[in-house]
Amino acid sequence: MPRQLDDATDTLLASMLVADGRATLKTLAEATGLSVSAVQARVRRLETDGVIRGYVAQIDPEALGLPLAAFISLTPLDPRQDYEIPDLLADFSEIESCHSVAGDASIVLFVRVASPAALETLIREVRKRANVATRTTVVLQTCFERQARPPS
Amino acid sequence: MPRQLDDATDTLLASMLVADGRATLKTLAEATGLSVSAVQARVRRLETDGVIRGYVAQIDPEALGLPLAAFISLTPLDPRQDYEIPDLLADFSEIESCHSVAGDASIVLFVRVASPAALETLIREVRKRANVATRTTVVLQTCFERQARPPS
DNA sequence: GCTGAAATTCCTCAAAG
DNA sequence: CTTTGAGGAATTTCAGC
Repeated sequence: MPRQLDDATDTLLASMLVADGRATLKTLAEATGLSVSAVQARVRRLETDGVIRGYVAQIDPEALGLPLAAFISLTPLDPRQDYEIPDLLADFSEIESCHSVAGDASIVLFVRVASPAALETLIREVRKRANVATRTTVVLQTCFERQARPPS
Repeated sequence: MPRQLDDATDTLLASMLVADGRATLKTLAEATGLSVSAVQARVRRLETDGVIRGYVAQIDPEALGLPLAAFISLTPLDPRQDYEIPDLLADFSEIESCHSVAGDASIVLFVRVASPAALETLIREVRKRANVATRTTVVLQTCFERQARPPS
């Protein structure tokens, strides 16, 4: 159960680290008006409390050879196994996110693949593995994509 | 036009930086068997070539006060302005991603908000701003969510 | 909680092979 | 690409408030 952000200082730290995950303690200290040590202690606490889950490099999907993205909606053929589906899909590296949803489908996946052929292969394997019907929406263009930011 | 990843070493570097965006050059050097200087040059090249777009901290959305996520599908009421829609939506900080898609809708958004009431407000504003009909799918649970990784 | 300072590690750049 | 070295910068740790 993750905490809320305590105060304005933590919120500022989180904002800055979302904008630049490699911001130095010195930079953060200057922005907050605290000492480097104090900032370090706060950031450490945000990390151990799970507010900051980690730091990642954002890689261009095309450079990875994954230029094609798609949403795949899943409808279980056997509703009894509904809750097991995410576990069955965790191995597929092509799946970037897996959301259980309220709506026509039970689950919505966001996937990245190398080609239309790879998408077809993935869809078939997901159907078989999870025993689901699928409905796929191909992404034509990603207009923008960004990290959730603290609401000012 | 972003380059492909050149070789196995660049792929390994990218993988490691996706797993830990704060990995030190020394760590990367040990994993690749290269010198720190060589790794530094490679990472720099990946950055300037746009393969590495940046580094970000991943923040727990709940800690930010944004526990509710949803997909919103947009259908333009006036198809002539189709291509302008993403620009009109860029200011909404609640919108995490905006994809143009092939399917029933023209555009699919992924959004994070504080509450059902905030979701309703957002939907109304999106409709008005972009002159679209909307179809919203509420996320009940995010089973997993991860960065695209280089396919082994 | 915070500060400040010392000790350590890391980054950056250059030179030379 | 490698190694080396030097200078600066960042991180860590710890004493003290």
